Order: sequence, then C-alpha cells, then structure tokens
Amino acid sequence: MSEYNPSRIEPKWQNHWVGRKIFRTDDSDRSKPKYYVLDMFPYPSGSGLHVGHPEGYTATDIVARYKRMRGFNVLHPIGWDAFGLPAEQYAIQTGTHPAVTTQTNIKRFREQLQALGFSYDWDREVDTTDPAYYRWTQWIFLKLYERGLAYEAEIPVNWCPALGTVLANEEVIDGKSERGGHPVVRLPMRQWVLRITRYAERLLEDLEGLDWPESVKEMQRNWIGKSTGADIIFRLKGHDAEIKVFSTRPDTLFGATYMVLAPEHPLVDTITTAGQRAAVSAYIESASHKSDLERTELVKEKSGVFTGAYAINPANGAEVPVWIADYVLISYGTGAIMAVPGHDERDWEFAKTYALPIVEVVGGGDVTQAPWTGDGKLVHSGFLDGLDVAEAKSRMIAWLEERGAGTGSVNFKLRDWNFSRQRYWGEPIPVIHVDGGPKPLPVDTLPLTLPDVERYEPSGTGESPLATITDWVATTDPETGRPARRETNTMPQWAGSCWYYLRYISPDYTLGPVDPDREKYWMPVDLYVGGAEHAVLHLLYARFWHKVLYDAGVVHTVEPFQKLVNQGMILGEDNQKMSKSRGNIINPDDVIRQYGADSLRLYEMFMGPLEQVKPWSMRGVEGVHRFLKRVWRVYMQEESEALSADIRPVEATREQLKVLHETIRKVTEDIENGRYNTAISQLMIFNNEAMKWEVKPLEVMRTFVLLLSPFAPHMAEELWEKLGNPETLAYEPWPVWEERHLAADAFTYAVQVNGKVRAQLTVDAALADDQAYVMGLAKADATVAKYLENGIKKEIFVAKRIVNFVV
RNA sequence: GCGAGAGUGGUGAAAUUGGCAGACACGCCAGACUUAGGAUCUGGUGCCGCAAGGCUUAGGGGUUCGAGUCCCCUCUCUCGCACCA
Repeated sequence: MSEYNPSRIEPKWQNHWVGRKIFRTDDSDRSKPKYYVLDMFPYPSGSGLHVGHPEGYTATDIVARYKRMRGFNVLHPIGWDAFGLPAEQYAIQTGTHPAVTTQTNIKRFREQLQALGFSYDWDREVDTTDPAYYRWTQWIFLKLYERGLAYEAEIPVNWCPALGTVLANEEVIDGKSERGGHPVVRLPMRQWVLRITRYAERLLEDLEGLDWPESVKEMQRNWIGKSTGADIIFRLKGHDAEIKVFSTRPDTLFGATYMVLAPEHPLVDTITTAGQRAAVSAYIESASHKSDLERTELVKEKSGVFTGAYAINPANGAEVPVWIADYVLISYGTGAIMAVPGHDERDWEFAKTYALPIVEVVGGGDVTQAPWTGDGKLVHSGFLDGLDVAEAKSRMIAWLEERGAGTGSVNFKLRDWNFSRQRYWGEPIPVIHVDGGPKPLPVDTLPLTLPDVERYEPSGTGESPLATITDWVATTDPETGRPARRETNTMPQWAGSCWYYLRYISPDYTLGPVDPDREKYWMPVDLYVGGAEHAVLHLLYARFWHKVLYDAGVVHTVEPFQKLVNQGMILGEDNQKMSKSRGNIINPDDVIRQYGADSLRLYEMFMGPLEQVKPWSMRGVEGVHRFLKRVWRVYMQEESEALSADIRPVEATREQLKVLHETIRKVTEDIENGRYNTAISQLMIFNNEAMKWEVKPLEVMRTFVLLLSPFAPHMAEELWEKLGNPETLAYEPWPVWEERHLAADAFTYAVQVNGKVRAQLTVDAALADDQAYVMGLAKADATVAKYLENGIKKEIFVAKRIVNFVV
C-alpha cells in the first residue's frame, strides 16, 4: 500500500533536517557567493500561525532552497519579535508572567514553522525578549543618545484613561483605542524621542537605489513629505515681535492678505487685543476639545477668529490681519502661515467664509470663482510682474534674503519618533535620572534587565508598571554613587525589529550587536519579504537605525534591505478579510493535517502572483494535492513501497528531453523572477506528460525531483531517497537547461487575412524561416486562397509565428 | 480630495512584452472502472449560433498589417494619505 501519505513522510524529513542541522549556515565558508533571504520578523501571538504567514515564508523558502542548489551560501534565519502588549494584557488578566506566555507562544510558532518544512538555520534563532538580545538594543539606544539622536521632551501623547496607558498613533483609530474602543485624549507627557528628522533627507534620497515596489517607495516619500519653499518673516504692527511662516509659494507673497496662526501658537496670547480676547479664548478652548476625528470631519467648514493684531507684509508693506484657525497645524512648519486666498484652496475657502480680500497675483484663472494653483505670469507683484512661478519663487527668495526678511527653506512632514512606552513588557531604557537630568548607564552595565513586578496594571499615573517597584526605581549613579531614579519608560515594539536582521548574522557575538567581519560578508539583505502593512513605519525606522549604525561604523552598507517584496493578503473563501467575527479563518494546522505541508506550500504559491490579494479556496488546495498524488503515482508502485518499474536507466527521447528542458528553463526563470505560480504550472505540465510515458528515463525523473524540491521538499526528499540517493537533495546542483533540447521540430504559423486567422500551417523547423516558402504555402491553402481572390495589398511575415495578408 | 495600483471565462489565473487570448488549475458536463464515489482515468467546456460563421480582455475612441499589451477619455474596485501651507 503506497498511497501518497504526507503525514508519514513529512515529519520524517522535518526531523531529518532539524536533527542533523541540514540547513545550518557555515559562514566561515567565504568561497561561495552569499545570499541573505529574510522573512519579516513574526510576532508570536497566542493564536498561532495563520495562512498569511506561510505565504511569504514559502516564497522565501523556495528561494533559499533554490539558491543553495545554485551554489550560494544562504542565510535564511527566523526569530521572534516577542515584546508587546498582548502578553502584558494577558498578564493583567491572569497574572501569568509575560515571559512565560511568550515562551509558550514561541514554542508553538516554532513547531508550526517546522511542520511546514522551512529550511531555517535554527541555530540563529533570536528572541527580542532575551536579555542577551536586548542588551544590544539598549546598546544601540545609547549610541543614539551619544550621537544626540535621543532626547527627552514634553510632547502631547494619546492618553487613554480607560486603559491607563499611552497609545501610539497607530493604536488610535478615529479617536478611540484600537483595543477596546475607549476614548483617547491628547495630553503632554515626558517622553524619549528619537531625532529621525535629522535623517529625513537621507531617508528620502537613498530610496532611489532600492529595488523596492514603487508603491512602498512612494508611501515613504509621502510620509517624509519634503517640501521646498521659504521661511518668511512678518513684523507685527505695534509689537516688538515677528511671525515666521513657511511657504512653498513665496512667489505669491504680494497676494498674502491675511495671516493665520495655529490656536496653540505661542504668540497668540501676546498679540490678542483686549476686544478679541474673549472670542479667541473661546475658540482655543473649543479647538482643544476637538478630537482628530472632528477636525478631519469638519474639513469642509473652516473656522477661525481674528486676534485683533496686524502684521506687515514684507513685500508691499500692507497691513494684514492676523487670525487663528485650526486648519493651521502647530506641528507642521512654523505653526503659522501667510494666507494667499487667490492661490490656495484652503485660504480661499477661509477668505470666502470670513469675507477677507482675495487678490490675484498669478494669472491663468479667475480668483473670484476659484483659487488658481497652476502656473502663470505674475501680476500685481511689483518686481515679479511678468515672471512665471518658478522664476518668481527664486527671485522672491533672493529678495527676502537680501533684506533679512526670509530665507529659502525646506520642510518635512516627518516628525521625530516618540520612543517611550508606559508599559512593562518592553526593553528598559538604560538611563537614570540624577539631579533632575538624564544620564545614560555605562555600556558595561548592560543589559539592564526587566525586574519582576507584582502587578502588570498600568500605574494609573501614566507611568509604566515599573514605576511601582520603588526599590528598583531608586538606585545610585554607578559612577558617582549619588542617588538616582531609573527611567521607567520602556521601548516600543519597533525597537527590537529595527536591527534583528543584523543579529542573525552573528547571534553569538558578545563584543557588539554584530560581528563586523561577518557583517561585511552577509549584508545587505538580498531579498526581504513581508506584508505591506509595514510599508512605512517598520521599514522607515529600521532604515533610520541602520543609517545611524552606518555613521557609527557598525555596519558597512547605507541601506539594509536591497530588494523588498510585499506579499498580498490572503482573504477568506468569502472574499472578505479573515477575521474571527466573520468565522472565515483558515487554520494552517488543519490544512496540514488533511493535505500535508507540501500541499499547503504548493497551494499558497499556486493561488496567483505573490504580491496580489487573493481569496482562499479549499478546492484549490485539493487541486494541488491531487497533483502531488499524481506525481507520487508516476514514481511509485501501486502495491508496494518500491519505485515504479517504469523508471529505468534508458536513453530519453527527444520529446522527453524537450519537455524536461522546457521545465528546467521555465522553473528556473520563474523562481528568479518571483513567479512561483507559473513555475508550478510548468511542473504540472511536465507531470501530465510523464504520466503518459510507458518507460520513464531515470535521469529525466531524477532531474524533475530536483525541480520540484524547493516547492514540495518533503515529497522530493522522499522520492530522491527512493531513487537511491542516500544524502539530502538540498545541496544537489540545480539542473541546467540546454538550448539544443528546446528546439522544436516544426512550427505552426497562423495565417491571417486582414488580421483574422483563416488557417494554421505547420512548417518543418528547417524551412520555418524561409519566407518565400512559407508565403507560397500560405497562398496555396484553399481557405486562404478564397480570401485572396481580389489581389493582395500587403504581406506581413513574422518568422515562426504569423503570416498576414492585407487585401 | 490627493497619491499609487488594478479591471481577462462560472472561479483562481496565463499570455516569450505588439503576433493564434484563456496555458495550468478549480468548477461543470459526458463516459470508463465501480456495491458506492467527494477516489482514479478518458473526453469536452469563453460567449452567441443547429450550422456556416460571428463576437470576445470594464466601456468608448485612436495608432498599427495586427492591440489584453501602446496613446487619449470615461467608469468601477483595492490600497495608502487626509487641511502638511
């Protein structure tokens, strides 16, 4: 009885691979070219793997196995991004230490990944919650601090009273907490902040050289949000003060008919006149209560209040009123704008609402009807009249700079990165506070380990649970012995995932985060596969840290991830996003139990292009499972464990070699180009052919097993063994196709008349390029001749493909 | 609203980049072997039409001997960003 039985052969090979460390990477072997293929760092959640995980993981595993066979030294690691809120929430509910929960989850994830047959080097597993790992996360933090890139600031954060904790922006959805849907308010709090803005320009520029999806690059560009313009200074009438604004349109300065400050702008209080004070205070009050949701929902209706103050337009000396309005954001630019209603949508709407003057300074539209934001000749603008926008911009900047009234300037949307979390289950920030100021711990005291706490609830004051451990918080400065207070904030989950790809390179290294010698060999990551949800934050933060480490001489490449691929989400069978509430979740364990890991792997790749969003189909799984069963029947006898007697060491026929070499070529090229679905189609085509052969040449069948192996490694290893090979096929040389076997004996021409196919013409290969011969043959065809009776206007001949007569 | 991407059979999708649209699968139909089949094998299957033939890649226009592929317009969907001056 030798039915294809994945539940027997799969564990056998998984044990073989893991037990004998078949995929341990030997990085002392520098004779081979290296290939670093990386999966995005998984968070080991309590619910285990979902079918989205194996999608990207199978793709990288195929590449890893293929590259090994192509003679590359392959680094293909996995590990755990294991800090994070869920384990802490669970601890609050049950009292179980997050470390215990985390280790349980990791164990489950590891077993699940091994059950899929991925060829990871398990000796390089990393775990962000391991002090031996986060020691170096802390070390990098100190590097950031040392380089002036980490600072403390009182910044408004998303305080959630119900959860008693501060939330990251991405955890706040429509003004409510992502978990639980509790209200969230903005509250200033002392935070550690990383100065990512200092790297804005480089983060933007270096996108150019990366082999990443254009959409991801574009999202990063938008997030960084560079805009070029000028800072312009407006003096205030009757005050010894001035307002600095940022504008991308300094050319329109003559059209600035009023100014707007953000309600939070520090000058508001100073300049507000007695008569306007009540109205201004009321407006500031109401604006502060508006949630982000309300602010965005009220986009259409602009509101604001006049402060009573006037400023002097530096271009023409005109007095312009100064307003406050919440359409101006305190967090962007200088928190103040010059309003040019003739040439800006928002200013135009505001001016219409409050009947402020609208002046045309760029021709091309009718500013009484709509703002004109396009190009045109400058008018009503003194020395700029007649210039176009680009020229007027640079003239105006020069003019402002001569008079000290402004400078050319660049602004970014990107903000500094709030790096504090008021939580327990994260890396402690290695800082103490002495005499009211922060002081980094000496590097030789690292790691600063997480102490145990009695209770995991937030302290309620907004501080992390660590603040409740008074004997931990109270410490002494190791250098001076003076009393000190420990930092109680911990790092965000991003921290560990910002540099894990470096730790894989030398997980055992004790002198730094990464061994410089091995780093030079392995970096950069050649292929990075993961979900599009990390298109901005993770990838931007990791790039930032990498550049800092580059500047610190820790790494030798400017960018960490050379090529990036985003796998598309897998939807449920109902075409909806998989979710518990919809009940459409597919559990990979069930699929493996019923069809085996090879079927799951194959199906996930066969569904369609990796990058595409696509719905799950159990029928589809059955389809690829049937394919594997057919492969099995081609190789194995029906009634025994023995190889089929049809497989014999005989010379292959031309046809057999042709389909084999076509398969080698197609599979090779498709893997190289990430087209795993069509590679599998070709494997099916080969097997469909092989089923028809009465005698199956051993050498051909041996080669096919190698081609199948990256996709369905368990079955391939089993068949390889049956074919008489004692060793794993993982390092067998990848088959190479030969052009001579691809040559066709004959070609079929489509004969068209006026672009419509009227006949098929099979021409012997030797004559296929002979235009005169083929055309003669085509004209002689009875059906074609019928259409040619009235003479031929033009003849088209495309060698080996098509003939077209225009009549 | 702005930005990016995508629309191909009943379904998932292919299409050497301008050369026979629908490979490979799923599903469906018929048959074979079967007590049975949700196993396996064989054949069929874009749409209309008895047929000859005609029509087909979201819709409309264009370039070309020839367009799923290139250009213009319209529609729809997905993702991202939301007053960024």
